[in-house]
Amino acid sequence: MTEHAGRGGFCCSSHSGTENAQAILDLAEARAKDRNVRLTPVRRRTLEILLQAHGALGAYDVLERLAVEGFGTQPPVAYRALNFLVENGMAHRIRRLNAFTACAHPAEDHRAAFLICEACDSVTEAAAGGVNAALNAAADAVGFALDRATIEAVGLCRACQGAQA
Amino acid sequence: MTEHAGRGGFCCSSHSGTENAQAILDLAEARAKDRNVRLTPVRRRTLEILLQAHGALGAYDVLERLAVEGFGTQPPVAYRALNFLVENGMAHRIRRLNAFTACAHPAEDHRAAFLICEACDSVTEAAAGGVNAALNAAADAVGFALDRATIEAVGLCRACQGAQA
DNA sequence: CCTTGACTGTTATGATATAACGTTAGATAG
DNA sequence: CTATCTAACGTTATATCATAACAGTCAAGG
Repeated sequence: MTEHAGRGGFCCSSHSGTENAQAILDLAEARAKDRNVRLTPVRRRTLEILLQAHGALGAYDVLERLAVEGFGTQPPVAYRALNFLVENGMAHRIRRLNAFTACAHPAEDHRAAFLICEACDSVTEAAAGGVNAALNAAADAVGFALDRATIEAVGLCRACQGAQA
Repeated sequence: MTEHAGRGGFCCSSHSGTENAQAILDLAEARAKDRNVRLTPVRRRTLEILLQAHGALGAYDVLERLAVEGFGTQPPVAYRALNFLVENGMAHRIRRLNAFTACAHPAEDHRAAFLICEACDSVTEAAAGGVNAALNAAADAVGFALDRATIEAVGLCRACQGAQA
């Protein structure tokens, strides 16, 4: 993985590119104010980069872009900004890809599920209400106090199913 | 993470240590025969190590033990054995911990959910039937062909809830 | 002004994972 | 039984992902 413009060429879902980007940034801004945290330039720019990427980006991909724009050049710069975004519900970490993606629905304080396409690496954020309910039930059954969860599904997105020859 | 004997001191669940280990190994053996794959010495020993560990182990932890016993000393040795076990349903990869754990119920061709305790790092394999049903529904809703999923919940196991002072 | 605390950037290093290649050993065809 | 083929093993080397620790910056409040 030495040169790629991001994992996820297509996006099968709702947050298609730049059109919603401004709205999401505004929501992030508002949320920051609510929570009394600061959406500083690096953090904001990092979120923009994720929004533009339109797919999951590795921390080093983000870093590369930040560096070009005059922000810091070393890994912690990217990791700190990304962790901030994740902690504040503005982005998600996709562990299977060692990557990050902007949250498509920052308004809801949801627990999301991700659908990762094996063919094109696109990541779709899916409604996870039912999944979380079921998970809560399973946790309750064994007396586990659930805090948060990572739900990542792997398969083929609609677009790539057609392309399967 | 330079010296530890494994992540997961306690185990809140069913596969408590060595008692079931033999049964699980037997199942693995049978499964290997079924699938026409070979449970070679390294692979078998790797599974035993996971079973003994009674919690998730990192690849390098496994490697260390294999090396001591005269198997290879380099990372691919561990990764290959672990990947084999995962691919054949004999172990699971816990991405949040960058670790692996023996499958507690190798007979069923299930998709498992994991409950990871933040306090003691124990990993419990939970029944995930309902969760998977819900996930399938969510995937269907957007036309995503789901192959497999990673479901990892973070919280406090029953034992550690009491210990919260 | 001066302290304080959050933020940024850096150096350095740690931790996880895989590519590529030669060798070994188990299976199979002759 | 032997030649051959392939899966598996072990190695070297390197890629990739992530964090610890510390120094400089800057805005807010005393």
